[in-house]
Amino acid sequence: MHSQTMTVRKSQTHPATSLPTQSTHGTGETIEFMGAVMPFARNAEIYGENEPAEYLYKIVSGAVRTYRVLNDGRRQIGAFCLPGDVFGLEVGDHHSFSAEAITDCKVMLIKRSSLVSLATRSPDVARQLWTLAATELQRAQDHTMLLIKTAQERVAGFLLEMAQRARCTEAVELPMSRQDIADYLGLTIETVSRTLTQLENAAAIAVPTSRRIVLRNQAALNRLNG
Amino acid sequence: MHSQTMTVRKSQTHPATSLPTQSTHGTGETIEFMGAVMPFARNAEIYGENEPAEYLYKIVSGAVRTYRVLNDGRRQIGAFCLPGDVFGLEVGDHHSFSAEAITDCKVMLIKRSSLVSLATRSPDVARQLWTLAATELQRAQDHTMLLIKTAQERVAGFLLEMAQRARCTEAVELPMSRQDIADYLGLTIETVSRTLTQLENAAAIAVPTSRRIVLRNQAALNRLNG
DNA sequence: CGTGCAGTTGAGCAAATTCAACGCTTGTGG
DNA sequence: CCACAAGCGTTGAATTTGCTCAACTGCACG
Repeated sequence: MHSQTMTVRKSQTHPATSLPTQSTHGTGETIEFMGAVMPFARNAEIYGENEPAEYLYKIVSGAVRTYRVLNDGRRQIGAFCLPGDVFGLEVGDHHSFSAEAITDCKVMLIKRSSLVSLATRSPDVARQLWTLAATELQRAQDHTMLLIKTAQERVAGFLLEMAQRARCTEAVELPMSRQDIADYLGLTIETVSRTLTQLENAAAIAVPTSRRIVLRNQAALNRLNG
Repeated sequence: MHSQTMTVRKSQTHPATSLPTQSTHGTGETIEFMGAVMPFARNAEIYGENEPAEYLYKIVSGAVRTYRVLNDGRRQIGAFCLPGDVFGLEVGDHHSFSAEAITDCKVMLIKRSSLVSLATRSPDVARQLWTLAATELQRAQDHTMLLIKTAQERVAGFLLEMAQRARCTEAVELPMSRQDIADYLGLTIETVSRTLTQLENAAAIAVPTSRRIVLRNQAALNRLNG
């Protein structure tokens, strides 16, 4: 129940650094084309809890974790973000989570203020913004359902979720460490590790390397998922 | 780990039943005035998981629980809704939770379709809708943080949350049963009960009646909250 | 007065955590 | 190129936490 956090260096306070793929105007305008892409190194902080929420973030490549830390050091990961995912959306004007790069990654930064003002003029953008929040809500609710289950169910559920998001029923390549998984599932690294070997012994999965999990019996995993 | 569900009777498939407080037109239009109020009896189902999401619901009086049931019967309560709260908001067009009246209550029904179409014309309504989803997201995330804590922390956190929502630091009148609390916190009724007596023995709270909790030492509760 | 429901309490048990040791890989400096 | 330290993951043993099962209380309602 400790959970370490080891942010490396904050790659400066991101003023749009590269590739100004600026907004396309016209009818079909969408969130996609309003930002600048910026690279982050593995373990770099993208933003911190309580910092002003100036941007919205969309992952181009790599993976990101969002998390909160309790006052005694326990860390809860709120979401793993993969290419195409948007994160950093907030109700108020401050971030309620921190975000770090799990791997080296490229992230598109979208100015919140311009998006909001655009939304008042374009019902289409407003709808996209709403869909984003609602989808995020869905994910948070599903995450909640994970946390009431047994260790086996959580791990099985996690693997299935990852496989689904990677659109690959065969195997998953996990970008994150056991500690990250544990902090996402509300377990310890030891329990995650033990549970994976249990699933392996039960012939539900195979673990050729620690970051690669082959889903050998998806039906069994679904059964375990609760 | 059983969690009973005992829906009484579904009070018909709600076609706007009473008080047609119809929409006010003009500049300051808001979600508030677009619905009809409808009463529900204690334990009545308001809507079920997977039913089409035709309405948005705003509580006028009483309390409501939203929940999901896992295939083995475990129930997870997603939220307790109190007067002023809105629930039933969905990403897709079907409900992903069920909703039941905890106590006899009055709920305002707002047609989703009219709200959505209004949102495309009124940026103000669109913003309200977005805020609603984002606030709900916030709540779900806070709920997630509860579920990684110890039993004491969950119960303490729950009591503080309830006190805050009732805007009363003195005491809380709980509308829901121990089973509801347990299913919200991911614990058993026995653990909830035991934890309450522990907190009572520690002089953090007093429990004059089982539904009424006096917060005797809020600082201690905050300390326990993690 | 009995029945049923909600809540509490106790004893034993199962699951997950804690603490500790160990193996494997990786990267670094001599 | 090798030696060694550091990080990550796995495994084992002891402990703790919360769950299961069961009995029991208080209260409301017929």
